[in-house]
Amino acid sequence: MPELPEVETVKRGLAPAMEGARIARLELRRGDLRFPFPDAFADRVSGRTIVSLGRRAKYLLVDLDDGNTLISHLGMSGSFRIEEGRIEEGAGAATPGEFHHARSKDEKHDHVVFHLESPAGPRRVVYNDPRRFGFMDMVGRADLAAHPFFRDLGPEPTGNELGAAYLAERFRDKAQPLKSALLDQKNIAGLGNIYVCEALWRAHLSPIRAAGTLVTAGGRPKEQLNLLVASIRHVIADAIAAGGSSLRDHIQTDGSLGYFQHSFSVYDREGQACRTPGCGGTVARIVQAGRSTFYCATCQK
DNA sequence: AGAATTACCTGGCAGC
DNA sequence: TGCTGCCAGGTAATTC
Repeated sequence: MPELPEVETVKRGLAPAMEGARIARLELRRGDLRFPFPDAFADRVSGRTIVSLGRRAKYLLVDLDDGNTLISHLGMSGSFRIEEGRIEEGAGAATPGEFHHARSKDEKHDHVVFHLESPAGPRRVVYNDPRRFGFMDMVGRADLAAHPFFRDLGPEPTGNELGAAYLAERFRDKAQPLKSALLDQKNIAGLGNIYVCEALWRAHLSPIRAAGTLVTAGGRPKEQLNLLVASIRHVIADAIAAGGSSLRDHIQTDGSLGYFQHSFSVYDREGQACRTPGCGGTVARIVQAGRSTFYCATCQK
């Protein structure tokens, strides 16, 4: 479930293999993911050298040497894996049958292959996406901010642009529940279901509460809004740190949650004890806008 | 116009 | 056991 911290982790995992490498060939194994690939996509990418990798919200950005940026969104089941050269030789020799079966099942959802040339040798970076909620596009670097995917995005939760004054402006007079308001990428870019639940728990704020109640009549942020901003920043930073820590052991490019999934306080903990010290409440699951919300009604008000 | 709902996908799993 | 049906969730399209 790639939200901002997972995409950041993917970017860091891919960067050593991709930055500076030449894409000898981009192989598309189908005509679309969630959306069709852009016109002549493979031809425009093949032969280019990768200048650098970046990230905006939940989008992975691949800057190419011709001034274009390849945009990749992992949807909810997208992942990248790196295959070194000469992988076929001796691979899976102990149980060739099972190995082949496992590989072929997985390969069914290998939709895009970057065939790379680099000083370290040939590599393949493979994009796999069973549910095909992901998508790719390409745009000139200078036009990135105006691209429909990026045009309306709010600030990054890790940057200076996100502050209580900014959110007060966005939330003022809003009856919309905090859960929905934080999930809206126009307000803050990069938060998903998991980290919204976690941030609200850290701030002791109910997901049902109207966003406008965190703003004074004069349009100033209440103290609770300052706490919410701090909670968002901390939960994202902690998650990135946890994803990054697993990079020490192996290159984690699969968009999974790293070690942070063991640190959930409310997400997927329905019926379990609230972890707020002295609270004694129980984590509940409700549905908001068709999605699960986990929270503690005892300490989140 | 803005907010709420549904569509898009498939694997995994609970329940029978 | 094999089937059904539901659930996961980010974004776009559609409806309200």
